[in-house]
Amino acid sequence: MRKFARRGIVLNAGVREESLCFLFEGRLQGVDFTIDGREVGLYFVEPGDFCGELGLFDHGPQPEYVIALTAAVTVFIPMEALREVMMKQPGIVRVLGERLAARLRQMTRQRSLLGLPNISQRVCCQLWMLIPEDDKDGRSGSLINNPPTHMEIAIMLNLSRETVTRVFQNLQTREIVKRDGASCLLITDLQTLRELAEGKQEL
Amino acid sequence: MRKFARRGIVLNAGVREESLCFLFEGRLQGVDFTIDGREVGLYFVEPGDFCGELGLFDHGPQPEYVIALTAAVTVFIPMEALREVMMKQPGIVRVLGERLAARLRQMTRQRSLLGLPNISQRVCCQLWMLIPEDDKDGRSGSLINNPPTHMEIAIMLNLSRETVTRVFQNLQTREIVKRDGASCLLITDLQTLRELAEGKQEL
DNA sequence: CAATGCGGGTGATTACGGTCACACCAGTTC
DNA sequence: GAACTGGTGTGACCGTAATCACCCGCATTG
Repeated sequence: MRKFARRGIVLNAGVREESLCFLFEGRLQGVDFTIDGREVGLYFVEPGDFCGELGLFDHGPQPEYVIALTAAVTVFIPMEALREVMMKQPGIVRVLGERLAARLRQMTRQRSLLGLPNISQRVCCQLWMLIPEDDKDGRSGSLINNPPTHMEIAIMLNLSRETVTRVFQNLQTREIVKRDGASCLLITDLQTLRELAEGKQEL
Repeated sequence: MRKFARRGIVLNAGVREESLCFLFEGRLQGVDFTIDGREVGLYFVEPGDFCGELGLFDHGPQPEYVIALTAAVTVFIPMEALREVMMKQPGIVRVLGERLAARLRQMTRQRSLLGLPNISQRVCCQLWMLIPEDDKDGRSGSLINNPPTHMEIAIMLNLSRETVTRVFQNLQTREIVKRDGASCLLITDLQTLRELAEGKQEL
């Protein structure tokens, strides 16, 4: 078990991380850097997910950094042990395979997001993906705890921090979202957010 | 075994493709569509690769279309049979897992590309990735057969077709690449292309 | 307490790539 | 040979998001 402070480096890029990281609490972000040093956001990791599992399959190095966006509680599982269990227990292989497949689907969706020409829609989609599944069809609002900063969202969407801020300003004045202190984001109008994300409404 | 003409749909998005597609000849492209109907290019498939393997792991639907960019020769392998073999032969699982991992790495690299603020660099990187590994360190040029069209490159890079054309024009006048008929692209100056891709040189 | 740093908010300016509108050319197809 | 079609080449124009330069407020730190 390992705890991380905000900004802590959970997994290092380039090295062969010999363990898999299971997230209990908090939020992580997979990030890469372009040749010229820009940060690129790849995916978010939510509690219950794990990351760093790539090496399990191909023995290669961890391709990207994983950073703690909030204080985080993780469990590290040594790969060697896991590989042995994988041999014996086909169920484990299945779960890990599914996980890998899920990540691929997630990255595909994220990539499609970047194709959207309308910037507000992009932000709304990303916001929508941050909402817990259970809340999505609910009538009442949803609460996102310790939401990513504007910057962290920006790098996910190939936008500048300022642009994300402006979209959020917009969403706030239209009372679709609401800040509740520093570490809480309240989605008050799920319905409208969804329609913005789907492009049925313009911001 | 199945053959496809240029533009043929190899795999359909949304449906549960119950087979895996192994590519012998030609080039395929994974494409998705944004909510507003724009094409988004996800990856290229080169001979020797396969695609459509996601369902093997999670029984989910194929997330994206796969299109034949050139006339293509493929072999379809029914998943059911493959799953059975997987159970018995752990070697097969390993190979498929590695394949999945490789695709994830590929998509990560591709995503990083999109972070590049310099458009020419983006195109050059993409071009560089199209060059066969064996040619990359060679002194002599490299030949890309049936290269993707400008449009097909554009959707990979979130650019417009015109922008890609302009970059290519630039590369041609600087004699870094050369068209050889309609279906051949000759990379004459590998060294410079590499430096452009790495950002060590401006176009 | 001051000092510092980080995250958010905002205006002015501007470069740059998208869009549109063409023209051109080489294959096909009839 | 005419008529199409798909891919490429190019100019003009324009909108928009990046950039830069600030501000504020809050939490943390010594």
